[in-house]
Amino acid sequence: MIQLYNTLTKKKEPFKPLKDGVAGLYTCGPTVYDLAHIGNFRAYVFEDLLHRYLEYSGFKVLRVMNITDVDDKTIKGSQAEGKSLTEYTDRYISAFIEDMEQLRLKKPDYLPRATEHIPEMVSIIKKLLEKGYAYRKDDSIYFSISKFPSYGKLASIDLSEIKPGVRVDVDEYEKEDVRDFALWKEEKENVFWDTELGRGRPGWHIECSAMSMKYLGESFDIHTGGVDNIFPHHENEIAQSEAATGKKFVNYWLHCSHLLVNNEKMSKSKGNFHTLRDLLNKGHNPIAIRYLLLSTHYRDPLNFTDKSLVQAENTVKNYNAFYQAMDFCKTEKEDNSIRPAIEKARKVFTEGLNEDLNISLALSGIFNLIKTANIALTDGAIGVKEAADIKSFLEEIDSVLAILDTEKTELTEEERNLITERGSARKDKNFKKADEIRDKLKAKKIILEDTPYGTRWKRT
RNA sequence: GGCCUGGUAGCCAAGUGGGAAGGCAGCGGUCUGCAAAACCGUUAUGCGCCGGUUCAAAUCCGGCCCAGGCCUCCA
Repeated sequence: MIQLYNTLTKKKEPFKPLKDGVAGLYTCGPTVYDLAHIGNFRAYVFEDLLHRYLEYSGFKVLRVMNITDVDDKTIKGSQAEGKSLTEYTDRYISAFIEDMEQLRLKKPDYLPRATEHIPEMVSIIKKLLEKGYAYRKDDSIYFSISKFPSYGKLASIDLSEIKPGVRVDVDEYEKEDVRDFALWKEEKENVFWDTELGRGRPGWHIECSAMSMKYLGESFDIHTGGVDNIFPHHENEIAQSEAATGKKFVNYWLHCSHLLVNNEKMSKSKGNFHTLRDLLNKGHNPIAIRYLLLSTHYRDPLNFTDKSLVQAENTVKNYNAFYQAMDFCKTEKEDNSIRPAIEKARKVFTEGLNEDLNISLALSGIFNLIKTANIALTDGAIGVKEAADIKSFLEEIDSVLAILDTEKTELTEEERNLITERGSARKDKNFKKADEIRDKLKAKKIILEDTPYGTRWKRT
């Protein structure tokens, strides 16, 4: 049974979906006004782990990730470049999808764009107006939080504690109560939809309610995002959705902590702002970045440093080297320690992840297996069959971790010949020639290792 | 000011009352023609600080210090 920490109840709860065997998952996606940075990707990697582990555990996952393609920043950006909103956001949407692929993030079943769901938003807003939860002011429409008594529950905010006086109305719209939020904004900036509500554009929060309920139903299982979304975004989503439907909106709210860079919040002014592309251009391995973002528990702050990235790179390299080494176990010998070690690893892996995605514990199980196997390997005691068992286990859990290099890169005829040639040279004690060949292959990114059981190769 | 996280070895990090997991890096050794990989040994009498509860505390309680977040449409 998977336990998940629920922000709504402030405790871990066993995960029970509304529909047996199916998990409805809504994960807040990007606002496409710029390239996503690694802080954003921390959230997406966490969501990917959740998605993959639910599937590993036997659930069918139905997942939605929204694309916010209309808001102040996208409008401003597109107008600054003299482009249409679509033209402007398309570029960042494709960049985002490419980045997701680099990090091996599973594609959600639906990636809906806000601009393609205006009618659904209008319909919710109409309902809120009818029920008296919303009001018009000029040509904008606001949600009245005073009508929704449980407002503040998710974020544990006591409304009387919010000091309206210090707030500036950044949107320059008039509201009855400054704490109310916009459902619909009157026409400005020449970006508008002509609807039954009048000309205008949707507020931010309403899109998530509209798109999640469209694809997952009025009530669904899990909603995730970064901690900074708790208030006001998710609080507002709950208010408007539940007010409109009269039903419980979401059962489990999961939030991941922020990523820090050198112990500081990432920000453009501090110059510690990394996009995925910056890091890849510097030659960093996307899988190591994935591992780094994955390997710290999602509710703990993650401090991103150059050193931690190097550590992740080494770990991923060693992990894959072990996986590849299994191909060179050719003996028929058997070691009785392997099968129980695999079972133990699987047990620790699932027990760890069941406990609110305790990835550190889960990984420790895997590394202990590798240790046991390496000891057996040193004795030459891993046979063909056991090596295959280990490989298939690593492939099995890679459906969750996605850090394995499984592509079968065979050697070319020429490369094979070079290795044979070097073998003969070594036999003849012609080490100069042997080393030359080794260097030559190294230049082609093939590393040779001479083990007691023959020469083994791997690609880097 | 209110609410909420986190502080465990050089670095990352698990661990909610009774043996301080795991990863990365380092050092010494084994193996090797030399390497590489792997293995063996080594690296916190102590878990931010001070008190308290208990036979027993990283773990519970109180206070304090440090870092970060939210309280204005940031993952």
